[in-house]
Amino acid sequence: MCEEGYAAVTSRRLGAEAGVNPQLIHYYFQSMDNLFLELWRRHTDRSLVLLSQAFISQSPLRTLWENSITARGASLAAELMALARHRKVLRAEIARTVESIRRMQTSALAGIMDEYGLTKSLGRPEILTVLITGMTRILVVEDELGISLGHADTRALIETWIDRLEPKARSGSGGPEKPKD
Amino acid sequence: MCEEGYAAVTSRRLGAEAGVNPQLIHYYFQSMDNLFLELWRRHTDRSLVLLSQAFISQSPLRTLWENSITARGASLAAELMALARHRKVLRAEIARTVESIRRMQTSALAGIMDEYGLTKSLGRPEILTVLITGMTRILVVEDELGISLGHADTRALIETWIDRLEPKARSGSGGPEKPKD
DNA sequence: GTCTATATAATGATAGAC
DNA sequence: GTCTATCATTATATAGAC
Repeated sequence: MCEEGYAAVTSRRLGAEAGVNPQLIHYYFQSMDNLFLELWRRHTDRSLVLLSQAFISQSPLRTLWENSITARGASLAAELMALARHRKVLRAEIARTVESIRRMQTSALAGIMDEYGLTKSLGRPEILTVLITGMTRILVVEDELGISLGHADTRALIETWIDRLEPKARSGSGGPEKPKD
Repeated sequence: MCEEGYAAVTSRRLGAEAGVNPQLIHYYFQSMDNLFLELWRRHTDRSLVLLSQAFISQSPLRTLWENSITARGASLAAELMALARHRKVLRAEIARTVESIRRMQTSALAGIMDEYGLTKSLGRPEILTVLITGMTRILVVEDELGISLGHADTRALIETWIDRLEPKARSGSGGPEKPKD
């Protein structure tokens, strides 16, 4: 799906890739609609795990950014949202869960923004959520299409901004020091 | 394409919508690959017109933002880029032209950023291009899926930011004044 | 240029043997 | 659960009449 787009995901193709008959796909998932729904649910489950991991880490903003920009999650989300335009059942479920997850991320970010003194310049915390989601999505999706103009600079700016808010612990001359936890 | 996704765009459907036989689509466009290529070219042509219009206006940043967020262009671009994952011929053309247009937009923005004193805070002008493209894309695409959480606040922040850089000419008590040009 | 007719391939899905 | 067989539908595309 991430490599060739949702249109390449067919029961026959999935069966071949899994080394089984395509009919087994229907045995387990009934319809393709349902298969894509299950895929979306698996994706959101993983997103929630990554989200909660980020907010118990010592650098929540950096972890959140690195998770979003590294994982194939942004790519998969983009593809499933494109597919949702074509499949009504996906559309409702996606709209619902995106808003739900965004609410959680927002309330988690609210505390961070207060702590970092960002509330004055950025305003409401949902803005930061939209900003992070939007920027990671365009960087990841364009990257996969072979578009890279401006990417390195944009990432550098954002990472500099994060570094200022969440300075990395500097290691001594004896090499990197692992913090006790 | 914008309403139901690229998978809904078939020669049969196009023929029906145009009130002609689907075979005529092949008469004019030969293959579907070529049809999508022509669509992409029409899209980029219009993008270039809007871009040049923005930069001769008195509020280039505002015009650029409003063009991007209003037109169905962002939606079409997103759909065609999703389709490009599935169609190799599109992929190369899209990667090439996106970078080309981005180069033009960047060099146009470079002058604006200097004038507005943004270079110090934002850095290189391509960053602003990526920022505008990314934010308009997520706002437009999510909007069409029925996702709106955080959108109003994000738009408000960006528009406030533009208003500060490009203050609107305040009209007198006699009503709006049209500037002579 | 627009139509009818048709070739060919791929899709989602079901029924039933084992 | 996994297979074979099969169906109805849809897709792109071409050939040829008018």
